[in-house]
Amino acid sequence: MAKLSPETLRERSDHILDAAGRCFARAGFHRTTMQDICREAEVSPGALYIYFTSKEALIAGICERERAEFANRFAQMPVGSDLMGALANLGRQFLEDPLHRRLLCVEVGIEATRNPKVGEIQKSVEGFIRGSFHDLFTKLEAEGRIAPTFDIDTVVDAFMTIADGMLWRSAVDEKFNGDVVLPPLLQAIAALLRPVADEAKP
Amino acid sequence: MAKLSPETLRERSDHILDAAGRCFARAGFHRTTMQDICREAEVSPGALYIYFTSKEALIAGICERERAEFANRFAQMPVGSDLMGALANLGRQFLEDPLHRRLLCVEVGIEATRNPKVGEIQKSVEGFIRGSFHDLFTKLEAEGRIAPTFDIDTVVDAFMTIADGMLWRSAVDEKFNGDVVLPPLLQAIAALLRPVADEAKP
DNA sequence: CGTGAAAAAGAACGATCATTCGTTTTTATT
DNA sequence: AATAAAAACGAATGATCGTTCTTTTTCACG
Repeated sequence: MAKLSPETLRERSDHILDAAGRCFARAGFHRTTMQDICREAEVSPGALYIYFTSKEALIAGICERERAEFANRFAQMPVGSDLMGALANLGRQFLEDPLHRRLLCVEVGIEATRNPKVGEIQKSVEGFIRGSFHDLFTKLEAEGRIAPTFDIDTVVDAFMTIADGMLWRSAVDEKFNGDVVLPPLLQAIAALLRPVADEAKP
Repeated sequence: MAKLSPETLRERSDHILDAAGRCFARAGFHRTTMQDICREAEVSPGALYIYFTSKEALIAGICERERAEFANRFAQMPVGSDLMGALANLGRQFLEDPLHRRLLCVEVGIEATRNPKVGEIQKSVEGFIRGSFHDLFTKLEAEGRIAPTFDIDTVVDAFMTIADGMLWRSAVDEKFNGDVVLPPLLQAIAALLRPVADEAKP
């Protein structure tokens, strides 16, 4: 006989995941203890283990959620008439959310190289993001709005390298200032995509 | 009464550091045990603790050594007549050394946000690298060999962001291929530095 | 060689951690 | 309200890890 409504169950599970996310970002996956997470979530070990069967499951849960949110944000990227403006907005959007989330992305990226389960999830995130940009750039090239020197696959590779660089630096360098690096990076990306002259305001 | 010559002492300490580096790159700082390192170095815990007083000291030792090697390579960067070619070589050089070293760089970068001692070392590495490029770009601008749109500080920031992106991706993405992304990234960097037309062969 | 101190070994210790389990509390249903 | 099962609690457990300590080995010097 079920006791808690599915919504409540989901709510508590999310609550624990939030707490775990904060702890993981603060100390890394392998230096946060289950007690840390219990304290942060104000929940007993016994309760925690009802929602997540192990620390591994908690890590995987965090990754899954990151994937969902990533996918969401990318999916609704406004592909307006001003490409570089849209990319600038997207970049700003990422740099605006809390440091702890960006640290978590980096943490997940590293964990993915060592934990097969996380690796799978990460690979699917990567695939989604890469696919989104690939489709976008392909469409833009077909429409004659960009004229890149390299083929789209290569352009996407380079673009994602620059984006990851920004993510990494924003998470790791305390002196990082998005307002300063974003303009030159957009200039560099523009050299990659080569938007055609009348792209800005058609 | 000293028993082992300073060279032997240094040799053994380096040997342990090598082993620790491999372990740390493989499993991360906090998932490698002292026993792992002992096994890899073929040394007993008792012996290890003669050379390094704690796991922390071992981590710090790894960072220090990374710093020294980084500094070395950057210091002897050939600033020939072909700037973009020199940068391409530098990039290739980094992508050529073993994955385990690049993973270690990433690991150190994250650890630096959480471990004050490592943070200090990392900050000094960063400062050195940034300084090297700042000096180089400043000189090149004064000589009229580059004409960047942004001021040198900003250009260095953006440049290092792209470089870090490459380091990160090369360490974390198993499908990463330096030969593919290097050319477009150099194109992007060229848009940042804007080398003057006759830079290539004067 | 013999010696004494440094170096290495590796079993053992104490602390910490993930996880479990017996008990108590909560809550949807009667 | 009464109840029965789910949910939560938190002390206990067993495993693991960093570190220490006692013993053995190695080695420069007499």
